[in-house]
Amino acid sequence: MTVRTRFAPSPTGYLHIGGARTALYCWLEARRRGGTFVLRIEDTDRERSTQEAVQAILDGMSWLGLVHDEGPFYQTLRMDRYREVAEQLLAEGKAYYAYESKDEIETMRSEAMAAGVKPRYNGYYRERNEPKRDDPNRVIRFKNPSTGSVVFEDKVKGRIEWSNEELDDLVIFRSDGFPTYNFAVVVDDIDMGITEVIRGDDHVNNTPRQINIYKALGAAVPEFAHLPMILGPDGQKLSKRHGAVSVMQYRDDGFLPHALLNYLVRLGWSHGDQEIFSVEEMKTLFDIADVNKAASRFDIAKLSWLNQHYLKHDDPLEIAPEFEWHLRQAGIDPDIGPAPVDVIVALRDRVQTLKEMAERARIWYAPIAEWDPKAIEKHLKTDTAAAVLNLAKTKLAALADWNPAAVHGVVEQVAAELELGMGKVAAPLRVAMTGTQVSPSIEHTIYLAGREGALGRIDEALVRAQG
RNA sequence: GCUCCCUUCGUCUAGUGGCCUAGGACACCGCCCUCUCAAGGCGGGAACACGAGUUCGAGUCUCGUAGGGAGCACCA
Repeated sequence: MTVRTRFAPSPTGYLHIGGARTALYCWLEARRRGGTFVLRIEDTDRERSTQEAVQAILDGMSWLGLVHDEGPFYQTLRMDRYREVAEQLLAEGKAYYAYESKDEIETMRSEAMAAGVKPRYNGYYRERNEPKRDDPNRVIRFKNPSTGSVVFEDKVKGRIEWSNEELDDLVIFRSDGFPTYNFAVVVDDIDMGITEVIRGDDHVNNTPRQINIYKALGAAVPEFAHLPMILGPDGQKLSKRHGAVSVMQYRDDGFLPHALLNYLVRLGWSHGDQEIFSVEEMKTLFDIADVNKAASRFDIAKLSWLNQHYLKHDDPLEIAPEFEWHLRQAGIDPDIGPAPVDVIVALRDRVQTLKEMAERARIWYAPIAEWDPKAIEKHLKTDTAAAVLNLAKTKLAALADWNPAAVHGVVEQVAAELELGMGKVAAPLRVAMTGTQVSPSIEHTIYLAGREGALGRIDEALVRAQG
């Protein structure tokens, strides 16, 4: 039997980090085993589901490259099917109508809590066989086995056993005529031929009752793998308080999709001491059975390190389109300055995100906005600054080819002819090019300004050197 | 309250009874390199939650304790 996994988000918000990892693991497991990855939208909660959220999830997945093979399927389009299956259960005596009001159920619940036992439905209508009648409170309940236990081998948690006495007769159809989650998932997973149910471990508690429904329906029970949670840096549940929660926020913050994928795949899973995984490697090495049981914390520092790793090692040409996107986000027009690829090469050892890179690239796409007085004082108003700037200007103007290596040659010549150390030469030029004391290597900084730009900035600096 | 789950450096993790005086990575600290800032190289501090037991031997197995989490809905 070929493997089929599914990612089944409910469209009540953006794709968050936890969901993205679940989707990644589902996708990876399907890829490694030559299976199929299905996307299903669980939108039976009409109150909270929105079309925008569906789009946000789709956008997030596509930015990460997690493409589904089938779907998206929408639960709201499958209502007839759920009804049909419920009717079948009713006909077979495996489900029944019940008529308690929500208040009555609530009372049952609080009484049970007060008595120190687990709250559960008392089964009043279970064996009554009352004929179906119209009632605003009419729901359909599943007749859960009352004895024995449910045992399953969770691929990450291991063997889990659950006594049926802990389970009650859950509602599978609400009084408003909609199926409940626990029922709809089972019907869907059966119909869609899902063989591996990979989801967050907040669902372990639902699994035993779902397994009972599978059995009542005479369907094969799939394999289950429950993923531990991803916590915030403080060990608390991930929330808006921790900054970026939406996957797309990470794009805005300047992360590469591959870096996020690499970070996520290692969060709860490992392959020996390996830290860096190409997507191809993930596809062959990832195994859901190797996932850890314990929750893990989200660490932005490590993600940043990975991001810089890819910034440094990926082909700049591949990064360029994403970088240009960030330049535009920062209000910079990539067409009126140096080639973005050249900027990437100059800055990738110095920043951790594309957002930072775009910010620092600004000096080559627009005039210097602000001159640091300290920089002028320290490096322009010196005995040698003017001589350095003048000589550099002459030599740069005469340069045959404008490239970093040639510019570097000029800087070295200036140092030699004036008998100065590199520090004395680079510093005033750096201030001239950037207005600050910090920049990439001096040859790149000059090169990226372009010949005209560089000469113009030296003139400006000369004025300030005198003033 | 009840049921289930989890527990190795600050963080992510390796570890499946002897190879562990517990390894790697991020972060941190120091040194080197150096035109600034980085990057890079080298080095350092830093963990088996606790207690019993099984065993010749336990981070690894069992039980208990503590701490954390999830669920107990006509929400997914």
